[in-house]
Amino acid sequence: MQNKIDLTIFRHGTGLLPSVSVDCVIFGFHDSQLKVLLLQPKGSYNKMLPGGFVQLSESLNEAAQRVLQERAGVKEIYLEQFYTFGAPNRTDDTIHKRYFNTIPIDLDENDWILKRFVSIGYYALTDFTKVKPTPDVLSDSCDWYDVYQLSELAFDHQEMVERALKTLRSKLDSDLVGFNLLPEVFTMQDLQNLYETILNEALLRTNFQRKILNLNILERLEKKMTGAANKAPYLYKFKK
Amino acid sequence: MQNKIDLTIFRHGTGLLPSVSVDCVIFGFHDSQLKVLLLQPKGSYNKMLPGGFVQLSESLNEAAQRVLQERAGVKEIYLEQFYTFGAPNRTDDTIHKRYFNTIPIDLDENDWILKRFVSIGYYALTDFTKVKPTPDVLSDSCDWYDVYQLSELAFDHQEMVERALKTLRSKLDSDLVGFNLLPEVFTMQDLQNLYETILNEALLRTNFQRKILNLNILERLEKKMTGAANKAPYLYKFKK
DNA sequence: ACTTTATTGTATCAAAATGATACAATAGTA
DNA sequence: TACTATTGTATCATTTTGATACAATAAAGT
Repeated sequence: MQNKIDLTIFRHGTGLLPSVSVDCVIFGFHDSQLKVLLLQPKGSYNKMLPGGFVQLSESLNEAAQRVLQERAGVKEIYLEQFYTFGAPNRTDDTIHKRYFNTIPIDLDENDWILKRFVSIGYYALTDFTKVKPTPDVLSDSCDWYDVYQLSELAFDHQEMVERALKTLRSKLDSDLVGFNLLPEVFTMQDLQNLYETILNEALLRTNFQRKILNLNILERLEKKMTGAANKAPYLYKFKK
Repeated sequence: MQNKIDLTIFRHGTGLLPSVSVDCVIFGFHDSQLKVLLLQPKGSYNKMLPGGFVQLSESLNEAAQRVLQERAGVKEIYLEQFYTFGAPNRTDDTIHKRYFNTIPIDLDENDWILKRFVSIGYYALTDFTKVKPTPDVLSDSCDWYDVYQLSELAFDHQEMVERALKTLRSKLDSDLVGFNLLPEVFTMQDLQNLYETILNEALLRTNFQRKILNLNILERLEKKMTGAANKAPYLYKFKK
């Protein structure tokens, strides 16, 4: 049984840019795991990235922001474009049509939504704890999944995650400050954990500390009372 | 007076992907100048990058290759996607309509070609001497222009060139082998010239040589008889 | 034929960045 | 009070990078 759903967003001629969509790869970090935000669409198909279409009045970046908010309840995240996916068969195929047929809406057989479109990929790295994933009406759930343990995803979304991860790794140092990747306040170990999880390799603690401190992007706060049986580490936060 | 032109490519419903285009930023290198390939469209408007639309049957990469061949006569170049441009007003504006009105074709007022579309930018760096720029029927000329001396370009093509150049710079080392940037055989000075032109900064000759040789991507050939009054430099070519 | 000139190939040294190890400091625990 | 685990920092070796020196040499000048 399906609820009534406002699907005007999918209608042709309602101010959407034909043939174009955006998809968001949102990385989160928790329990030393790198997570990615996925929707479980209604019906029992593969999970997918939060994505949607572009309104004629908005830029691609704005579309990505809006789509992320509408479909996953995530707002105010700085998204960056990383690649545009346009293989001819990436959407104009059986799987895709099957997906749209699970949505209770009449679509013209010639509607561009049922045909091929190109998707512009955006990604972000965000503080896991600050985001409350909220599924939209088309989805049963919206949750975090371990990037290194993903089941098969819908369409070419697996490839999207892989390429986003590659981009994330290469931009980690330069874009570090831009990412809202940790709680307001954190220890050096937290940050190293994050790095190691993203890069999927171990780093030398002492040299990592030196490197990060030399970047001059952290502000050192007073000490932390961890409750652990060892010297209490400093707390840091990012400089403005 | 305008010749008869086959413009079926611009018709709606002829197998084109709506709202999507590709544009190619082709860099060439000659006389210590970094050049970019531009078309002078018929009518007296600003020059533009070779660009066009995507057929339903082809991938974005294939579209870029084909468009480049059709519009500029350049073929067999390895193109790489660098960014997708989608500002809402980048095409759906007066300038854009004026441009398409110079083309002798009846376009439905509602045709997507007259509206907004998104353009996927591709770039390449190629051997200036191996390319014979050939304008298509829509253009008066197709030629190389100094990247650092560009006049105003059509649409957002100036921004495209800038961003492509930025990408080129950042990928120069890693993608060097992939580019067909120099003649088959060249000297170390030729290569340094290329680097300096792209990066727009002077490099220390001795250290440049050391760095490049350490990359192990060059094969050293026999000596060159330059005819210059100095020690003859080695010739190199890229390893396969 | 010898010298001069411009440029090339390589060596060398200094400085900076990076990798690896040592060790004292300390919050909690035994 | 001693012990344990982890932290912050110092130190040294290694590698990379920046800068300079210099011998080799193709052609031109004399």
